[in-house]
Amino acid sequence: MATIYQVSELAGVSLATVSRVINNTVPVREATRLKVEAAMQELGYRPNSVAQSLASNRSNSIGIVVSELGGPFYGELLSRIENEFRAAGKHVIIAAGHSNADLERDSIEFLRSRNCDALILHVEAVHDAYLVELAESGLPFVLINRMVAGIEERCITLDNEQGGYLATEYMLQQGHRDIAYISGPLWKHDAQERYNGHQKALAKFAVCENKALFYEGDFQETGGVNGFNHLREQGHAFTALVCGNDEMASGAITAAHEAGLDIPEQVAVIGFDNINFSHYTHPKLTTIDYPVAEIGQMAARWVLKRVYQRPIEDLQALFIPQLIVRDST
Amino acid sequence: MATIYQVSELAGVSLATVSRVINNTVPVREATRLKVEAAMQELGYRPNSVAQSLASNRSNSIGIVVSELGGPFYGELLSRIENEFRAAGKHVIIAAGHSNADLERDSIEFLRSRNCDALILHVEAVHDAYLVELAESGLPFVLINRMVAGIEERCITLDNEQGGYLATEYMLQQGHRDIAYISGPLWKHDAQERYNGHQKALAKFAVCENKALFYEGDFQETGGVNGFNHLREQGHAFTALVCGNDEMASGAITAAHEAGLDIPEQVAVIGFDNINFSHYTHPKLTTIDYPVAEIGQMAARWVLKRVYQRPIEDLQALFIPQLIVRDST
DNA sequence: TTGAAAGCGATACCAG
DNA sequence: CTGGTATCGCTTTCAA
Repeated sequence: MATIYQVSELAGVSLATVSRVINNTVPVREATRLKVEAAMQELGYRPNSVAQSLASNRSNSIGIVVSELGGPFYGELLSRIENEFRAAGKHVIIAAGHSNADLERDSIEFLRSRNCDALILHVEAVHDAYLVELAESGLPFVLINRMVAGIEERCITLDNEQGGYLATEYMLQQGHRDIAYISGPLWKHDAQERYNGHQKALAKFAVCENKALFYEGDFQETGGVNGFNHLREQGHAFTALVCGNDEMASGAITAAHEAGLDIPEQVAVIGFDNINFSHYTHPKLTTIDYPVAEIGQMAARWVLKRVYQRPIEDLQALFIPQLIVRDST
Repeated sequence: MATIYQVSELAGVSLATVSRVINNTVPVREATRLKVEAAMQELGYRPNSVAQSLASNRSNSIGIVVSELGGPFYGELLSRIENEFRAAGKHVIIAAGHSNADLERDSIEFLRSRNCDALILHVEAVHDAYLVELAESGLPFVLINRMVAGIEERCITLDNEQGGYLATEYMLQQGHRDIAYISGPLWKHDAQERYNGHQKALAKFAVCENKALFYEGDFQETGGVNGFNHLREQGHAFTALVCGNDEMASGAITAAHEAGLDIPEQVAVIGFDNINFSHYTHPKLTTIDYPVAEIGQMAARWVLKRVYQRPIEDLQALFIPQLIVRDST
């Protein structure tokens, strides 16, 4: 691979000049530029990004931590982020945190040791204090789907509580009063917030929450199955079921089918997230839309603006969820 | 951030020695090592990976190109690859090729300019010749799900034809004779191979293929919907439907429901890939298992062995698909 | 507008 | 086992 030095020799200019045409930072005389470009062409020169990083103290890489690489939710998030950065000539380094505090911290350290210019974090387990410290350490990062006091300006979130509210409100408006709820793990902020929204809606409609109609799931399909069966065993009848996310709703629907129940006639079901295949279920799932693509894009833009000084205007920090009515309610 | 030089000063040793304890390459006297480690500790030293890369000519990063970042298939693939490399202290840089030749080439160039030590490619559109050239250029890479003549030793594939055969064979064994087929885009190698398998099975059972029972889809859910409707409009009755992948099978099932057909009583459906949520469908989807996790792992190990000289024994290049019977047949 | 030269923070070879 | 030093390929003052 040709080096900048060889290019400069061939073009008969100095090494510094070649650097200038590469980065087109300060003006270069047209004739010179052409000579250099011709030389680069001839040698098939491509800058060594590692050397560039070392000299400029910028790696042009952004680290991303998500809970899982798989799954429809993260897939879409990553996809959007990669797209945005790719267009800007940056690249992403991805690590999984597996919703585990140690792994999340590991991932962050790992990416940091990789000299990432910035991080985009979707972490659930690490403590707020750790994140605040991290911010103080000078590392630029944005936080997705989590609001942490003290570093609000780095948080991009969905109003999960509002989403939870919408879901249950809809059920109430449809006339349901016996509404079961399968939440995500309550130690996760979003799961708790969605559940809070549920309770708020019940209160608004003066419906008492019945603890027998609550089940704490795991945000996975099996959680929906187990939750549904558990709720049925409690003996308290319910005509509607609100789930903390689509995966669990899907599991609940499967369990309902197996119990011989009709959806939505006997039990109406609503999910949360509007993941890609929430219409694969039968019947198609009513849900709350989580604008994951927009949020991913916004996170990327945050970095572009704050870290790379790109002129970006519309930075939005709070997103509002929306009800998507399909056939399961 | 402390540099290796500061550590060497504090420890009272040479810069070279510090490097030695970091990489523990050649032996270092215990006392010296301890001094150095203490110094590193005190300064909170962490090696600058960019400088390491420049000096050692190794970036410890592996580039990956997949068609899409989202979706259950790629999610699982990436997840497994990341895991494997993470454990080895390497990191992955991911780019999307979107099944488009130009974008795929761009992605490869992009990753290459990032000085990746190796590439793992799941590319569908670029021509074989390009890949052969790429190999000749000296860039180490493995190819997933594609067999290219001339660089066989870099290919890790599933026997797609065998999978296609298995699917149709199963339908035939169940007594079906009017079997419709919805393929993926036939310009994609795997789509074509799966279809070949289908034809082989028909031939084996001496069943004539009926062109009215074939539809070329897009590997997406909508392709399944459209394909199913198209096939029905042809007027040729069929009691079984073989799909080129699970997404299309899922779409076909939805379309069948809408047409008021019972599955599997009136139409038996089988997919291909066994993606995570193929049991979200109702009824649960019978399919052909694509061992995506194993293949991802194998690709990572290939790199670990060939590029980083890790002692790895069992490199497997060809994987055999397996029939998974569920409720849709 | 261009050139010369000093780093950036490590690795690795060559002596000792 | 340890130290000195050239080197990796590029960016970035500082002068001219």
